Amino acid sequence: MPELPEVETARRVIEAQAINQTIARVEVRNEKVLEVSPQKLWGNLTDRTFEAAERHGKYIFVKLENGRWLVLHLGMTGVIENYDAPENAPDHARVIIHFASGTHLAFDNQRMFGEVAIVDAKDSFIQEKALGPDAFSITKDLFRKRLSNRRGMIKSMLMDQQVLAGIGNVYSDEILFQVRIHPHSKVNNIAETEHLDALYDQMESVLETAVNCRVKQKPLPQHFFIPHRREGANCPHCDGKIERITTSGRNGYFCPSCQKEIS
DNA sequence: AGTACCACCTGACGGC
DNA sequence: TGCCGTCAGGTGGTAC
Repeated sequence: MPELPEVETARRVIEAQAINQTIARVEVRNEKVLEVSPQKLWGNLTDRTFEAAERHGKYIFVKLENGRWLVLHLGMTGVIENYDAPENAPDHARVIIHFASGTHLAFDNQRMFGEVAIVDAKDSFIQEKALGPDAFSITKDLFRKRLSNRRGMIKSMLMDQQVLAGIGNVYSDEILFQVRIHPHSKVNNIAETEHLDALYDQMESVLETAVNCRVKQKPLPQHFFIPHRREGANCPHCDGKIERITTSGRNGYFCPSCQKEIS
């Protein structure tokens, strides 16, 4: 489920396990995830170390000694795994970084919608993709500005990486449930009201809680929507039935008795 | 500008 | 047990 909390978890795995370790070899098991030639990947990594791991939205940027960046995107099914014994490589490891110390870092990606690239500058990459500010570090003022002069449905906007980066289908459902807003509510009916403050507060609260749970590998809290996120399940707040709803062709879920459309 | 839909690719799952 | 349709959390492009 790689949205901001899961990507942040992956970033911390890299930070804890891979920084300052000498890279002995980079193994490419499937080139489909590469947005860079294998030769360029090898040339930039082999015999060098990673200096830092950063994140913007759903992208991870690993800083290289030469000032360039290794860019990782997990796609729909990506996960970063650190392991010691070579036979413990995950099933869908597409790229594996073998460190001189004997540990390994796998870019596992079943459906291969993920992406591995090398870029010269992190900022220009973010600019080219036109990514909005990171959802976990955006200020309330900037959030308000990003929402102003927008029409459309609030769920679509939360998922739009060019408005703010990091939230996808699942966490947009969670945030809108926690703030008790119907996913099809119009942004302009929220932007100039007290709902905006509540939306921002819930967004930050949901993301912080989810990051903590994911990092510690603990289950999400009882009041969270995600564990109940399927048609006909019981709402964790009112015990009503959760319904499915389509937004721009994506299937989302909500509680019709808790989440009323704002008009 | 906003929305719907398709494509990318692999695998899991439920129904028959 | 096996076949088949459906669905899946990502982004990007198209057409309306």
